Amino acid sequence: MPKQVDHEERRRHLTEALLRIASTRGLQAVSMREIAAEAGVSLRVVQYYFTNKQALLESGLTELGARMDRRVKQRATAAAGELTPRGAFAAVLGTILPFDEQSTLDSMAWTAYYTAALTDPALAAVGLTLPNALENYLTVRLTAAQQAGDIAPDRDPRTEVASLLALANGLTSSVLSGQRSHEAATEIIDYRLDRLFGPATA
Amino acid sequence: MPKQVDHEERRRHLTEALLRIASTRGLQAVSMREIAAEAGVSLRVVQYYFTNKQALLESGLTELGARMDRRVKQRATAAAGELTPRGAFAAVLGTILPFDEQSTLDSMAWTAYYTAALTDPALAAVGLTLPNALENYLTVRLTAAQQAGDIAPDRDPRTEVASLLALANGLTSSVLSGQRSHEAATEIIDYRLDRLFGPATA
DNA sequence: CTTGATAGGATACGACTGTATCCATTCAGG
DNA sequence: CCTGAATGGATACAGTCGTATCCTATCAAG
Repeated sequence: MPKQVDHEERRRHLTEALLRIASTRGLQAVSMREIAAEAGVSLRVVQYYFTNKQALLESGLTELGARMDRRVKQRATAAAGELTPRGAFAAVLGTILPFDEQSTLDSMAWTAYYTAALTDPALAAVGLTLPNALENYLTVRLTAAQQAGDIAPDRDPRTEVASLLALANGLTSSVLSGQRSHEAATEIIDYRLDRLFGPATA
Repeated sequence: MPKQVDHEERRRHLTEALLRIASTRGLQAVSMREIAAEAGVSLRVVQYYFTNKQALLESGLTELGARMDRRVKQRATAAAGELTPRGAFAAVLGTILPFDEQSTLDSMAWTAYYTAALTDPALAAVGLTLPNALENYLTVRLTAAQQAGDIAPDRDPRTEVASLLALANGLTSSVLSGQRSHEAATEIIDYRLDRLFGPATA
């Protein structure tokens, strides 16, 4: 056999090129040829490693989800040792918001995919996995916190979580469109968490 | 002069066809020829009444904003006579959520436009007018309510409004993607309004 | 009745799309 | 050394895109 190339690594390289285009120029600017140019390879190579444009697009969405997942875990463990319930929420919600250049780009791409998924069932299936997983995780977490007495007993954990996640998504949109700064969005999240858990503990 | 046609009415007809396509098949499915087919006219007619595809797209966004505006005012006056501050918020936020077939379609189109605006400054300029107007209106309203003693003095009106609007947007996304029902979203809004204004008055 | 602006059908243009094919190069296994 | 699978460059194909052009009706004004 010839050259022997790492297919996995090749595909990741192309997927990253795809996401770079999607996040800066939108998903409608993504074409096979554009990806090839962005990745510095020929059109044939893109075709060689992905059977379809559809496969390429799904790979992009999967990668985006993986990045988000990685970031959440990184933030969670960076807050060394055991987290307070509030700390866990601040970490997860803070990770959803665009907080640096890379996460801003990823959020843009995520938004593009989200919109595309509304009229493309194949993408919807891939794209809803992560949001649902997050909602479930946080609900379990908040229910436990309530039993431990960290939040008032009259709160409904599932509703609170749904509310906080929807808020984070809405804030992300407004940050991306320049309506609000990252700091302003973070303050709003903190403000909400204060009213759920009580003021942050030192 | 010949046939003498109502240009305004012609343009609205085409704009509505555009929005029908955008809301069911996405903005990327919108082409001059598709609009012509949807409106039941020839390609030439579409070109005749709009100089550009860009002009057509901007017209669609403007129409979408006008519809939303109409709906808010309709809801507000439907709640006959003077509204309680909470009633005004419930009306505006309830109008943002997709609550019937038409508003669901419009929300889909709105989402598509929002995403497109992230990589198209011309659309961004048109698209941010309404959200900003809403935020300002509600902030004025809530500040007055606070001075009247309707909400606790330690609340920050601007933050509360931003928070509620972001929440409504986030909930809209989750309703459109089928993660949540309209009823569930409405409950979440009510839940938040309860915690801001106190339980709904009979 | 003639004229000329208004309105629109038909068609063409060049650019770009995803996909397919043809062909050359590379190099591990026999 | 040689053979054949792995890799990828070059090019072609049939569509679709936005836009432009050509040409023909229509009908109010003179």
